[in-house]
Amino acid sequence: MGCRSCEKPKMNYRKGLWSPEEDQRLRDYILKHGLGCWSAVPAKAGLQRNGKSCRLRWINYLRPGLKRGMFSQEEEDVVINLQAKLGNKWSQIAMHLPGRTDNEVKNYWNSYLKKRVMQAQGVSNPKSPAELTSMSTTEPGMSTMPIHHHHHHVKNSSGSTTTSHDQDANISSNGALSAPAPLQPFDHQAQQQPKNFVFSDWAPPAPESYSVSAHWPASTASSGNVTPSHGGAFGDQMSGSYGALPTHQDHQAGGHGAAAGIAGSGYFDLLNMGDIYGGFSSTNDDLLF
DNA sequence: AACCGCAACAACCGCAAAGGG
DNA sequence: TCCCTTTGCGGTTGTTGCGGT
Repeated sequence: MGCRSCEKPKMNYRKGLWSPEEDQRLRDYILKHGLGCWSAVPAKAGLQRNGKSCRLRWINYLRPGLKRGMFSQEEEDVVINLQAKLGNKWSQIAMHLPGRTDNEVKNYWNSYLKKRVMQAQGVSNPKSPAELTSMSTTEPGMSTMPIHHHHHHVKNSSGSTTTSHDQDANISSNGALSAPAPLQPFDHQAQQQPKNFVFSDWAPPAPESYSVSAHWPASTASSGNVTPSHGGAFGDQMSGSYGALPTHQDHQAGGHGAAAGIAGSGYFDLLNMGDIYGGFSSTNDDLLF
């Protein structure tokens, strides 16, 4: 793993939220050169970040195949089930959830599912998470847990649910998890548009199936930047989408705005993606196309 | 209208494993 | 075999927006 050729001089790395320009630089670099030595990426890509940060940014937000938005019923069940079996092995759990990152799974668990499971354990007779899970999985409507009382009314729900069930079939190869049950309607279904679009969303369904303004701050959505007219290189689209975001909303744009930009402006040139995929080394690179 | 608390999520930090020299 | 560096992972923190008061 050591990569002495990648050594770089010590420098003051930037921290905090990624700017659109940084995202673009990183993306451009990876798309052009593929994945290699992360520690060399910042210098070569012209970023004042450390390799670790670049890697994280790529894996969690920029890499192709990511699925954003709310977790489906099936995904929830998988997380609960696997968490019960594996513990906090987020990377392993994420492997069973195509398009989801370990960070996303972890966040989802910590911010929502954990409470739900604990609440269920507290309210009813204490059950093991596995028991809870099996109930939830086999009989969603009968679960002791309040199904999908999602708190996604907040920003992430502004765009809605991911409706990406098409990616959920045959999750496990070892039989631990069978094919997902037929889709169950749930409370937040009213919000059907995928929340965020990242690389996985370059392909159809058609952009008109969602509303850009649904997942953008109103001020941004109305700024005219959400639908870049460039239509050219991906980078252009990105910069266009990030564009004139008001200060503190840049943060959201870092992950979400980019997605909106892509989705709202057409689709990325997939020409070279095969090469890119070939270089992926992340544990949960279940890339989907 | 202002303030406060909560929820969600992005990102950082530290540690351990992996691998090359 | 040891040392050093990179990578990967999990825990934690920080920031932001929303809803309630």
